[in-house]
Amino acid sequence: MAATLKDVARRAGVSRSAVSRAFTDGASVSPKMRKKVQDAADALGYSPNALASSLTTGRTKMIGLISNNFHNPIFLTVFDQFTRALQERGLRPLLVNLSDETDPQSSVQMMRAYSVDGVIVASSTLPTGFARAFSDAGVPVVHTFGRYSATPHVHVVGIDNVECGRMAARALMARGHARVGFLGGPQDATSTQDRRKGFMSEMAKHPDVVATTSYADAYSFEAGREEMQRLLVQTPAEAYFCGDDVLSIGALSAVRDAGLRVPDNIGIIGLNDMEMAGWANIDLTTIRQPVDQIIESSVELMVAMLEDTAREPQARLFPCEVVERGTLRART
Amino acid sequence: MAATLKDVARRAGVSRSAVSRAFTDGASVSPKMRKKVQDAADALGYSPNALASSLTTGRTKMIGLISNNFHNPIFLTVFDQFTRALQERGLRPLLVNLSDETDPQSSVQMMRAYSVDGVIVASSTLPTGFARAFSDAGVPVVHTFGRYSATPHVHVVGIDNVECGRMAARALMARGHARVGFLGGPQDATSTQDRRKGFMSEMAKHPDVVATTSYADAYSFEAGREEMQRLLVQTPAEAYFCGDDVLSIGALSAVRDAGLRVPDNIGIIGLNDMEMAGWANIDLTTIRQPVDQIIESSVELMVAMLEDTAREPQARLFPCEVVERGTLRART
DNA sequence: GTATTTTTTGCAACCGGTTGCAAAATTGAC
DNA sequence: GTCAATTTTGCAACCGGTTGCAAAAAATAC
Repeated sequence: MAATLKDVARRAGVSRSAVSRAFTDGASVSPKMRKKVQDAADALGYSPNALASSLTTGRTKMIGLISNNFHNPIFLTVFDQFTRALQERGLRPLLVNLSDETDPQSSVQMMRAYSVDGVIVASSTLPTGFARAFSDAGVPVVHTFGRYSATPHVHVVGIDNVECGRMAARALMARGHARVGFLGGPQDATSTQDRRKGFMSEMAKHPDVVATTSYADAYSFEAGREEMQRLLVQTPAEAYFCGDDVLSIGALSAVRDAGLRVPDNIGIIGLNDMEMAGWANIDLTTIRQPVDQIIESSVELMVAMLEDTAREPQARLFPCEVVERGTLRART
Repeated sequence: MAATLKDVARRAGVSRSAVSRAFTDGASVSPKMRKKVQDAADALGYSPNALASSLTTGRTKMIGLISNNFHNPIFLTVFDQFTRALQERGLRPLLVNLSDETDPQSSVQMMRAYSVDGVIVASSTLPTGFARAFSDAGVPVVHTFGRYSATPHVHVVGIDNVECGRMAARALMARGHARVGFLGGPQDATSTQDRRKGFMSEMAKHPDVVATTSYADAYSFEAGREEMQRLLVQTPAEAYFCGDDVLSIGALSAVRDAGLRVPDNIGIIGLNDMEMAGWANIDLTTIRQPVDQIIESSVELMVAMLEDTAREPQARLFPCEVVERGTLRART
């Protein structure tokens, strides 16, 4: 059906190599030849088959984009930015939804079957070993939103979750709260663990303040709402650091449903600063994560790896900042 | 680096065809042979190259998933469901973000370069010609959320936007409003046009009621907010049918910022019933679109086309229903 | 046991491209 | 114009698989 290189060669009366070269820039072709081939190709509506050429060149220009956070609205932004950044560089994202299974091996196998040039793992909840399985298999990998390590085994781009935990604690302490809580995401997520660690390490400086911990099942509205409901039947803290914005919004909803006022009765600080956090009916005080930079940097790193696979794994961390809105009371 | 079929053949001491067959189910291979090949493959960590085989089989099992609505939170659900539904059937989504350019030809060319087996266009804002460019190029295509037509040129799965417009108008009329407005999405989007058409056709039955029209630039929070702000400085209507939920939420935000109360001063009904619409702090009355069914049906249709390309284009429409929440006053 | 049918296997060509190498065509020097 | 240096072109092998066909092996019939 579709025209192939051979068809073009025949019509232009030249060899197949000539056609191939005419479509490769930098190749040795005379202008006349290029013109002749171009005309024949146009007449036939030919466009080269990227996958066939990948067989010999060893590059598909496809990048596996793997995630499991399809319920957190911030990930729409994440996908938007990733797809744009990749497309700008002539790369195509092959999307993998890991919601069900999270066995690295079958993902690795699938990515290899499709000969992707590299893989971007975009998740703050997967274990570090997940991304590592790709590098072990020789597939260039960047773990965006992954866990920081001084000696990383794969490239990691994201934020310092421990430091964010400390920032949140400091923000709450600046308000003079006497009882605070950490309401984290899934307990086994590295981001949850690190944020809690930072939070608690800062709280350790305030031995007079009670700091409790609880976890939501997922980074989702419903999970945040349910966990907060559970907390409200006991004696809740005065203010919470929620593991993430969407969790915060769920928690907010539970607090207001219970007839309590934010921030007077209960204060909340989130993390991410997703678009919605700024919406008037939400107005969430939160810690801003520079998603744009993180993604841009991830893709840059990926491109660099495609040229030079052997570079040492590095961790790129971006600074966060508190965005003051309406869910924490004024500083004392 | 990675083991190939030839390596496996050599190690197992059999022909390359034998290896190929061992990895193809339904092929003529003895159990002994299969075992022998399997062992060699395991030892070498071999997994077949899907793209190489696509050269001869003509199938890549990749499906182009094209969208341009990366700012509407409902699309996160859409991507989640599409990726899952495709993966369940052994298909892989190659994601295309059309935010920048919307020229069909370059997309068609790209999809052909990657030999996708089919393309799903998921957008309610693209012109009908967009999806058609793929079918003209011989690529199976399903236009999800596309415009209904009695004689469609491509497969369309979605809702009857005209009927939804009517439903919205009836909902507002049931409240006895005297001045109502249509606050649509982008003016050139087919969904906007159809929803307005239905809305106005129903309003024509109420010649005593004033019905105005205005448009937001995009299906986004900010666009809805800005347009509502513009409307508020003039004499606003008593209630609005907003083109979409996220637009509604933006409009809601503008209304409340202006010190007006919803639904007492201004009522709003949206369309989609995305997850957020049910969140306590939003509580949007809206028209529910059965996204799950639409997507499941789209993928089913795609799979059917892969088996039998020649089927007549059909339109599959799913019924919508009004979900009553807090942004429209009680019926009179 | 042999003859016949059925199943399994390997050969070789092919899918749609790329690329090293040598031959052919250009270019430039004189 | 001739001859050497340079550029352009085509040949043929290869990338990693699949598949029609015929030969080999196994199963079945007698």
